[in-house]
Amino acid sequence: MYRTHTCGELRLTDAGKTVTLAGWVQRVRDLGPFLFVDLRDRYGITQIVVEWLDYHVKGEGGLGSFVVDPAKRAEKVETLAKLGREFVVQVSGPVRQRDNENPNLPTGEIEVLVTELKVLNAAKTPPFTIEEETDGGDELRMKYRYLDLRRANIRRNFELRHRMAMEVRNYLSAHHFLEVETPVLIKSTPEGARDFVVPSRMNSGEFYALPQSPQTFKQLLMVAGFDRYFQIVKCFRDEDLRQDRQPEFTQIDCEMAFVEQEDILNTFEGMAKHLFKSIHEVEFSEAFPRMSFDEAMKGYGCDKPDLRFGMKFQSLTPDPSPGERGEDLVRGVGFKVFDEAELVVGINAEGCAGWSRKQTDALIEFVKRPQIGATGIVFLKWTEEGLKSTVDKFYTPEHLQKWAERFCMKQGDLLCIMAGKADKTRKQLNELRLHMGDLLGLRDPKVFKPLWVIDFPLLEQDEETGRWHAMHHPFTAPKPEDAQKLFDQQDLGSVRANAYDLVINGTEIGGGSIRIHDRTMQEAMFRVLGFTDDDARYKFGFLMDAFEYGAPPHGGAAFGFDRWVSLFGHRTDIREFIAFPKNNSGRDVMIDAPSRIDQIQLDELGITVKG
RNA sequence: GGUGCUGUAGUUCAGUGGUAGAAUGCCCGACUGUCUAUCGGGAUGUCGCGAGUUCGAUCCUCGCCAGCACCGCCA
Repeated sequence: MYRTHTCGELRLTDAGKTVTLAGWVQRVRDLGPFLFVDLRDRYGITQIVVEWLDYHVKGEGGLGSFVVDPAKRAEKVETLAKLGREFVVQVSGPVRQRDNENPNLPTGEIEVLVTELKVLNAAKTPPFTIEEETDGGDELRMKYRYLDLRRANIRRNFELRHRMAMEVRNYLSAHHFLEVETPVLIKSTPEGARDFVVPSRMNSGEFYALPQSPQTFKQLLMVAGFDRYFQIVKCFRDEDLRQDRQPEFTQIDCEMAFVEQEDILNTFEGMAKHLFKSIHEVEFSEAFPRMSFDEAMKGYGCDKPDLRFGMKFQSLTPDPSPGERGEDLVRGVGFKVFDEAELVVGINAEGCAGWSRKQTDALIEFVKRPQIGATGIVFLKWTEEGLKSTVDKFYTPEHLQKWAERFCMKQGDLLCIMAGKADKTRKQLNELRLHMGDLLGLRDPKVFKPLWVIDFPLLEQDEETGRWHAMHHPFTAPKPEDAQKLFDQQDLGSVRANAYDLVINGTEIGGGSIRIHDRTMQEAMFRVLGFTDDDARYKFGFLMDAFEYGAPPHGGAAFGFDRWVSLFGHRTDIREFIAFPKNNSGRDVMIDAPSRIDQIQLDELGITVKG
C-alpha cells in the first residue's frame, strides 16, 4: 500500500495518527533547520516538514534557541534537500497541528512530520511552472499536456466535465433514453462538412468515413422502435479550427420518436435546467425565451443572439423584406449614404454619450477591418447640450428627435447607426454590438441567458453557385404547411422547418429538428439539394429503404458537449476542457500527429501518396 | 484559400542598424515556522529559418516555417 490517505483529506482531528502519503513535490521551502515540502496529488496539498530534531542541542534560552550541528545537518540534507519540483515521493510520519496555520489550504491546520521519505521517481525540472497561474504558453503546455493537466485549475475543468456528463446521463436515463453506441467507421456522405476518411485494407480502393454525427444511425434506431436514444459521442469534421472548434469533438446526441417540436424543446429545456441547477445551482423558473430566426436576424443580426445585454437593433428605414412597413426617418434630405442604403439600422449604447472622438473613431476602425468590411458608423449622442450627430449638416433637430424616439433614447445615450445592404449591414452591426458589449463589460461569463431560436429556414442558397443547401441537414422536415413547395421546387427560400437551436450567451450550444420519415419527402429533399436519384440511392438508399418499413415520426437534437462544459466553466476556449486537444492546424503537438505512415502500410492499402 | 498579430535565456517578455536585458525558473550559500518564504551569490542565448540591403542585421526588405486570433468554411 503506497498511502493511507490522500493529500487533501487530513484535518486537525487526524492529529496524532501516523500516516503515509504519496504524491508530487509542489514546492520545497528550505529554512535551514526546517524543510517544508508541499506534497500534491489530485485531492489537494499537504505540508510535510522535515526537522533535524535529533541534531538539535537545547540552548540556555529554552525553546527558540536551538543550535544545529552543521556537519550532521549536511549529512541528512544529502537526500532530503535534493527534492526537486515534481519528484514523486512517499512519506510517512505523524500528523500534528501546525504552529502557523495556513488558512488558504483545506489541510492548513496540520502537517506531517517526516520520519521516513522515499523517492519513488525523480523528475526533470518541468519546462513551465505547475501552478494555477502558469508561466507556460499554450504551445508548450500542449506539448507537455500531461504536466499541464497536473495544474489544479485544469484538473477542475475535467471534474466539471465529468459531473456534467454524469448529470446528462442521470437526466436522460430518468427520462427513458437508452444509451446506444453507433459505429465510427461509416460511409462518406456529401453535404455539410468534409469527412475524415479511413482507407479499407480489405476493400482496396474504398474508404470509410468518420461520422460528422451519428445522424442517420439515430434515425434508424427510431425506425427500430428504440423510441428514445442518446449517446455522448465523438464526432469528426475536417474543417478549419477555432477556439470553439476541434476536428474531433463530443456531442450529446439524442433522438425521440412520436414527438412534435414542442415535446423535444420541453425535454431538452428540462435537461438544460437540470444542468444549470445541479452544476451551478441556478434555477430557471420561467420557460426559456423563444425567438424566431427572422426575429433574431432583424433584432440582432445573427441566429444566436447574446441576450446578456440589450442594444437590440432598430431601423430608421422601412424593412426591405416583402410586406413590411415602417416610417422612413432618414431618406430624402440629400445624405447619399442613407438615401442609397437598402437598410439604415442602429443600436443604442446607453450611457455612452460621453465617449470621446478617439473612442468613437476606434469603433469605426473596428468595423472597417477587412473581416467586417463596413464603411463607417453614424453617431448620434444626447448630451447636456442636446442631440448632436455626425450628420448634423443633413438633418434638422426635429429629424434627430424622431431618431431618438425610435430608439427610446435618453440623455447620456449614444446611437451607432450603419447603412447598406440589409443582410450585410445587420451582420456588421451584430459584430459592433458584440464588440460594444465587450467594451462595456456586459458579457459577464457568470451570467447565463439561454434561449431557443426556432423556425429556421429549411434551405439556404449559395450566393455564387445558386445551389440550395440544407440549413440544418438534409433530413430536416419542412413545416407541413410548406411541404408542397418542396415537391414543386417553388419559392424554396420561404420554406420553414421545425428546426431549433439552443443558444446560451451568444453561443450555439445545440440544435435539432423534426426529421423526414417519409421516403417520397426525403427523395424530394434530395432532389432540391441537387442529387440525382441514383446519387441519393447510392448515398442514402439504406435510410430511404428503412423509411418504407414503418418509420415513426421522430426528431431530436444534439448538443456540443465541449462548448457546454466550457460555457459552464466560464471560458471560451474548449481546449481547456479536452484532455488532449489539437492545435489551430489540427496537429497534436504532444504525439506529433498526423504523421507519415510506412510504405508497407501504404502498399497494403493500395495507396500512392503524391509528392 | 485569405487577413492580422507574434517568434529574443528553461519559461514569460522588454529592447537596440554596432552581436542583449528584466522577471521567474534553475544551481550554490545563509537562515528556528515557511506556505509565491526571505536574503546573498551564480550560470544560461543559432535573437525561428533562408536570402537580400548595408562597412556591419536580432533590428530594415522579401520568402519560408511555426503559433495564435479572425474571415471564408464548419449540414
